Amino acid sequence: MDKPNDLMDKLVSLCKRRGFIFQSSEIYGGLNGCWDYGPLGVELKRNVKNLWWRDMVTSRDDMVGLDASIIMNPKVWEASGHVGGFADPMIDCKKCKGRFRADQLYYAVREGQSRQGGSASVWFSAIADKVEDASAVMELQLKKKGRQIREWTNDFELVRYDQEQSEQAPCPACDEKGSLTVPRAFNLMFKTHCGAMEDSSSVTYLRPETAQGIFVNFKNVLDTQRLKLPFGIAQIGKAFRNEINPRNYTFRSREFEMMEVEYFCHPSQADQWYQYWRKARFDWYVNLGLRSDRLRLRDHEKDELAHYAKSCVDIEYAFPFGVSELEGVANRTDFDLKRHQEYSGRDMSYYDDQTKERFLPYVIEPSAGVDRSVLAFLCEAYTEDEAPDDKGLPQKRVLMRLHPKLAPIKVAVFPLVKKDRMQEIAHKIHEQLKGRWNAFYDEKGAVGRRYRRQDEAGTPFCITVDGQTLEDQTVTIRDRDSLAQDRVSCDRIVDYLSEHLGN
RNA sequence: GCGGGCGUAGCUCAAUGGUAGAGCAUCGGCCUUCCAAGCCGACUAUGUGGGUUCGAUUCCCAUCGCCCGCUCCA
Repeated sequence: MDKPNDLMDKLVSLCKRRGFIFQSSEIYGGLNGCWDYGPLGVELKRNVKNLWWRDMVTSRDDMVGLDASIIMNPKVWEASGHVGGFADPMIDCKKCKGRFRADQLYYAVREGQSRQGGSASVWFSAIADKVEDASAVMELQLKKKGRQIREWTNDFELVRYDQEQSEQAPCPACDEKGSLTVPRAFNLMFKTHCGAMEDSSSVTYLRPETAQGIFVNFKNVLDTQRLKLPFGIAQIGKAFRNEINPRNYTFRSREFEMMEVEYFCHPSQADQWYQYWRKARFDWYVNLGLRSDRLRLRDHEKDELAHYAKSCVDIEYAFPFGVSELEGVANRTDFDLKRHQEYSGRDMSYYDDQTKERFLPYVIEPSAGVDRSVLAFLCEAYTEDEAPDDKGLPQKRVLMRLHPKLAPIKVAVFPLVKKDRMQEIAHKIHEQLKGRWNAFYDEKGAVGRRYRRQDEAGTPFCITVDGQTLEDQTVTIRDRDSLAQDRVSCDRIVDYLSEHLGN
């Protein structure tokens, strides 16, 4: 059995070798957290998105699509809570999950005597805008602690937060010692400027999630599409987060693509739709080939929930580098619509003319990472087995066992050798197929080598024109996974593929 | 962000303070009637920028990138 990282190394190597995924700007040394999809990768990724769109939008009556701009009015991100509280260097408490601005955190230490007579030093910390305020807060703390500590021998000196002292300093909220993290600039949004002037009035952001584009268009969609609750708005698009630490190949990238649904419903029905979507989304992955024993649903603990969510579940996949999130399904309540109503002054409510009720809908959000799905499908597909060589001896074979619906190339067409009109017939078959499927033609080198190349690309079927074709108009169709070959009449090829590719 | 490791051809890996080598892959040719065959030939590399040195791929510094651990993921 491979060690996990061996598997990732092999996958990364294959993805580069065959043209699935390249490092962004590679000739300039790359760019951390950014990746390019090559000729095979772009087909795979597009298949993932098209299947999602078909399953979530066009095959349903209760869903419509949207494509909002990436750069939006900066007020959107104030309303959503993405700017404001998160713009400054922040310190977290690992115990109570409190979060504090580093420039508002003050420390002091005092030496004293314990009741047993030994010396004692006690740290204080406080959150305050000004030193004087911090001092007052600490005096209050001192009175409390004075019950345990008898006598103080020196005045304390207030200092601003200093990283070297953070190990001894207590959390200003829960008083736990050494639980504070180092300060981090918490705003992960990419900042840019709209227009020629780069002043503060022109600051804009690249969206860190696609969801807000849907919320701010809620009324537009509602007014133009004659929709009734419950209904959903779906969007696929790029989002950007200036991650501190991109890791694990394409898993955590700074530029990435999301597939999101915001499903609007009556507040009383939110729980049942939440249950519906967590199952629907889990099954979607299973149906495209992810093994259910490598997938799991993990409910968020209360203290783990984001500020906007009432409940949230992660759909996680067991990647070689660890179990990690593919998608989150959250009950966002009416948080977003309420906030946008408040910040924009526009009415965001829905009027039900059956019940004569006016209310803000609740929102269930299945939010999936396209790149993460693609990576999961790639990890799942990577397989090593043995296949015989031309002498019948077993040789190691690498294949990508991608679901036929996901495979970048659906079928490859080969003449067995470059002789006796085989190329001509193979070309004709290729011409006939390529309008309908992504089909690939190859005549170079030994046929065994061509088969193995397609195995690494994940191509489910290879059609070979051989000597018998000339006599009875049949070809062989080879199955990627079983290596079995069916002999099929030329005029049955399309039917055969339709049946086996499932579309 | 912190600590550690690493960076040589498309891939996997050698070697060296003084000419950088192999296997596989790729391309061309010959041959080939079903699973990485053979023969001939060809292309291709010391991440980037500085420094030390007569000379640096090798030593030093910086930077970029990758991997591992911690941290983090609103």
